[in-house]
Amino acid sequence: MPELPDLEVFARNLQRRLKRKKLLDIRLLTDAVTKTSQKELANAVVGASVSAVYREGKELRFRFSNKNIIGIHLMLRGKFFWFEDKNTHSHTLLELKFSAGINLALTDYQHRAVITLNPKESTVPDALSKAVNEKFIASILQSRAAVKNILLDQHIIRGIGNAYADEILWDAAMSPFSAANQIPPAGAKALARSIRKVLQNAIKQVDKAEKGIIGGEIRDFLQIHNASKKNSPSGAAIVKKMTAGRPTYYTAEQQLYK
DNA sequence: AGAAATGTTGCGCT
DNA sequence: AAGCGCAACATTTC
Repeated sequence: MPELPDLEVFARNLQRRLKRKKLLDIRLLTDAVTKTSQKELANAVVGASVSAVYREGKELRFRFSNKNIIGIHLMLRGKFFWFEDKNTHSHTLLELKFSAGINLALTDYQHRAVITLNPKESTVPDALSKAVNEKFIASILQSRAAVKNILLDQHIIRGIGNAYADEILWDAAMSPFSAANQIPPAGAKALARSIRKVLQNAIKQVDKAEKGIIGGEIRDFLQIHNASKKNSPSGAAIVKKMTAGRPTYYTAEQQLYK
């Protein structure tokens, strides 16, 4: 599943091909997760052209010239594919046909990807927004929850997933299991810095790895959350711990605040 | 071949 | 009683 950096690059690549293209047809397959009907969707966007494709948290948004927006959350297994005349991709949930013969399919074999017409604005800051500064981070560390769980909670800060939470916490030299309210001010500062640094760098890496990418995920360059690596860049052994069915990778270089 | 992985929701346990 | 783990979703990928 793609995380924030992948999604950010997908949005840029989708926008590059779709901007100013007119939507000719939209087809919503019956097993798609949505509160919107095929008819409502078509009424809202067919005939309009794409004004922007962008990312908000882990959701991609297609904004049209008439201000209507289609939000797509890929969840675990959602994927985009370009197709020509005929869409041959299995588990298709949504088909979008644009001018100039450009067509886009959304697939998800788990049928969990969520399609939303005009998603409502959120007050929760995106991980890469300016609002995520030292002060904001300090303010969300006011509980005894493990710091990793706070980073992952989309109601607190949007966009960080399991893999990048591990990368960020290693970069900030802080154990994922630290009690948030035991982290000193310097830790909050380090965390704010690492969030930006790790995610921005990953966006560059993903973009470089595959030009025009709109699906899948690129994770070979991850330094800690990476099953093929035994040691951190500075040589410490990487430990893998399963919790809630998901792996956390970390090293003894990371300070545990308890 | 069998395990691992990925996000979210909602539930039950402590 | 806040915070955690777990199950479910279901197929692909290693």
